[in-house]
Amino acid sequence: MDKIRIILVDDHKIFRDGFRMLLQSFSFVEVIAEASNGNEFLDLIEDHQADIIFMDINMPQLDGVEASQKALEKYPDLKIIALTTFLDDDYLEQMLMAGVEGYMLKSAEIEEFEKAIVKVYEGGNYFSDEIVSLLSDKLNMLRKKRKKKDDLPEFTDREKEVLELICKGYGNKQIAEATFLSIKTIEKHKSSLFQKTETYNTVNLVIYAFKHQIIKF
Amino acid sequence: MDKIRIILVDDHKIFRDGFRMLLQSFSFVEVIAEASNGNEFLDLIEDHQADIIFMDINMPQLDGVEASQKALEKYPDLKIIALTTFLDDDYLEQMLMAGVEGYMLKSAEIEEFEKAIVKVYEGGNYFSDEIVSLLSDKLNMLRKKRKKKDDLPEFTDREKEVLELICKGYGNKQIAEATFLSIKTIEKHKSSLFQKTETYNTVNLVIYAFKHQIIKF
DNA sequence: ATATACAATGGGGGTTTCCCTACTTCGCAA
DNA sequence: TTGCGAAGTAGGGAAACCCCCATTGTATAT
Repeated sequence: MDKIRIILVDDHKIFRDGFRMLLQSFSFVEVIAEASNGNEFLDLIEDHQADIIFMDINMPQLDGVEASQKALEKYPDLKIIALTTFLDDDYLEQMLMAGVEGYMLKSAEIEEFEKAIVKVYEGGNYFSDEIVSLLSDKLNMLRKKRKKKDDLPEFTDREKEVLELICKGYGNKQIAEATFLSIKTIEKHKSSLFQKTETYNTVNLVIYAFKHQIIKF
Repeated sequence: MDKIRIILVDDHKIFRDGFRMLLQSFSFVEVIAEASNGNEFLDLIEDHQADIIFMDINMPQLDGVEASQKALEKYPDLKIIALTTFLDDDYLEQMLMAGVEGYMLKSAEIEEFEKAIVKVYEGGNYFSDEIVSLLSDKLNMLRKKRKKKDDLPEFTDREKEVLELICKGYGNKQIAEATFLSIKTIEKHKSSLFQKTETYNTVNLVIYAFKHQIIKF
């Protein structure tokens, strides 16, 4: 059986050495290359066909986020597992959006790495428990923020209807035609919306609606 | 040591019976009540002080999503672990946004339930691996969608500047003042933006910008 | 039963803002 | 040097916005 080919990207040689040893204690993996920053890595992947990349996030020159983005743009099938020393949640979202297949703490147990490699190699994902907790905390934060902002004014049915059409890009005339009402009435509903939302023109109203998630994209 | 008090909410009596047996094989937990749908549950929590709720999602009358939302509105400190038979991703987001502390498959291993109870009781979160994978897949979907839409037109510096101000809710006059240009010039840049984005007025342009994520909220 | 309140509808008339067409200038590249 | 695109300007018509007003229906309070 072919070994799983792995590339390590981390700016600390000592870590790479230690991690390589650890990985090679697994009979089924082979570290085929190493890079000490994002640029080096981008050069590397031109010549090396890897199955999995272990990618540090904090690196000089080109960090893990950008390196991953660029690499995945060129080779969308690359499987990247992000590595981080501590729970730096600033990068978490960015890395996830870049499209990494895994996210782990460097301090993870040996068994965790084994599990992660197998899972990702088979097309799955792997995230450390700590990462999952962090993500869920973020979701909770979002939820609470939204709750707070939920001091939204109450709209009448007509107002909601008009607001929706506004957010579809309709002008007063078109809204009037769509609702079989007169332009004047539409104007009235709009100015009620302005008052309730403390906005003063259509553009601001639309921005308000998007920010408060009244409208779904 | 006090036992961890648990409430089960599921519309299948057989499942509740089985699950209660399973849970009570852990010496540190106690099932203090059961409900067969969301409404029953909402009545229950008025009289019972529970540490953790195991909440089924698909239920008659009032489903797990709404029940959780309502319960958490009244008692924000409730800890809810969502249970699902299969990977019905339609509800995943809703449940997470409702603010559950955990999300598991009913088919999980006994050890998983033990781990989940302890973690959640201690203020953490627990998500089955399958759930985490699903979430990550969703993120990847999002990413890919965004990539596709990236056939964005190119804007000149001025246009970008103007667009940003527009999306802050500035009118032509205010943009002119902010950029030290004449209103007429701003109008010109705007009409260029209209052409490039195939929109025909400011409102549509703003909608375009938000949809294509040119602007960050 | 009679106010009071407000959602919903619509009109007159006015000011402001938006947006299109047409024209000029400037810089840069073929 | 000529052509092209970015940047800037002008005038005029269309749309948006505002204030005042009036009518109808449906609640809720007195």
